[in-house]
Amino acid sequence: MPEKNAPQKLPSKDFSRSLLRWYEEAARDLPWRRTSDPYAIWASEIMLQQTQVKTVIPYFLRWLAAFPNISSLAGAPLDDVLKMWEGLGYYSRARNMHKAAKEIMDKLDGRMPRTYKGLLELPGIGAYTAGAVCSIAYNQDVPLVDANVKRVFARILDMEKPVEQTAAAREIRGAAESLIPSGKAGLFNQALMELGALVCTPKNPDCAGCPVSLHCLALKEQTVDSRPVLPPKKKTQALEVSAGVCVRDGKILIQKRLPKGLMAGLWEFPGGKLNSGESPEQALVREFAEELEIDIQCGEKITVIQHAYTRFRVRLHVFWCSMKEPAQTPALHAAEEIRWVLPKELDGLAFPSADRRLIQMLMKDGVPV
DNA sequence: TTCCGGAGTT
DNA sequence: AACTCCGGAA
Repeated sequence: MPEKNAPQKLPSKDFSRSLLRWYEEAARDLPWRRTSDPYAIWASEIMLQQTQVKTVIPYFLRWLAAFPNISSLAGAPLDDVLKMWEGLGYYSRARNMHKAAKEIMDKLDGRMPRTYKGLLELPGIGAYTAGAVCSIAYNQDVPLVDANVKRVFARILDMEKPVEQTAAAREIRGAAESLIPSGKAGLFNQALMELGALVCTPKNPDCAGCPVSLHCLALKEQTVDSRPVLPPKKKTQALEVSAGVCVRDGKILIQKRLPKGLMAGLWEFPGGKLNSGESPEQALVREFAEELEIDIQCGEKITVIQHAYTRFRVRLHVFWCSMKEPAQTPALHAAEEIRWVLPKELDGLAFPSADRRLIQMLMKDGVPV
């Protein structure tokens, strides 16, 4: 009887059997697959981060010849270690390994930690490397999720969420763990990664030659090409911005943005980004001085408007303000045009949506004379 | 030559 | 989520 509240649909046991059968034949013969020395496995996994197999092979062999064990690595001068790494890039990997080797000698009696948790404590070892050493070197039933494995499961499970999301990551880790054939985690994990590297590739996957195609939901649904789903967006940047509603004789000062760039040609309330360490009020006074060459008196805060748009999350601090010397004529530096308008005229002009929301608020609450 | 994506750690 | 920093693409 199937579990009533099974957390998800998982492939059957046959998935793992088919995968392992395929791996026996298809596995590439790589130097680090001929050893179970945790130190060598560790070194290979670190080198393989961000680096292609064919590049790593000669480095791996040289490295083991130069530093055959943890003690020799720990005892070597950092300069020699870096020299041995020369050309591999990401030199903090080498620095971290050296540091970790010294920690192992100093605090751990010269023995690699035997547990996942213990491995995580070492510099440069995260979830991936700890899982690799535990499963491949110690054959503990620990899952291993790298980019290959993520891609494989995004397709096998036909996942609609980007694999970057923590919920998706948990799901993948859960699937990877529950499919481990007891006592064979090392082979199983390597088989998953090999499948991702040789068959279930990012582009043009060889579904016809895939040993687990019968279990692949994405293949069934014909969504292989859109799995994994790409992350929703790039990283968004938080921006703190001030804007001033400058009033004179019942009219409001607005400016038209330059015809090029972001939100070109739209009208807006003058203001600008906060410099580091600056208060919203200080920024507002500075921006009016820089962009319009007028001295303002910053008044009461009207509101804070939050607005998100492509790549940015803006917090707009809005203040009432007035010119210290009402006779001043604003200069044009960051704008194409400025205008004094009655509140009711605002409706007929084009504003960015954050400013538009502010206008709605002003119309509701009224503008001081 | 610059730009952007990648894959792991923190 | 931010950071690293390389290497292939543009």
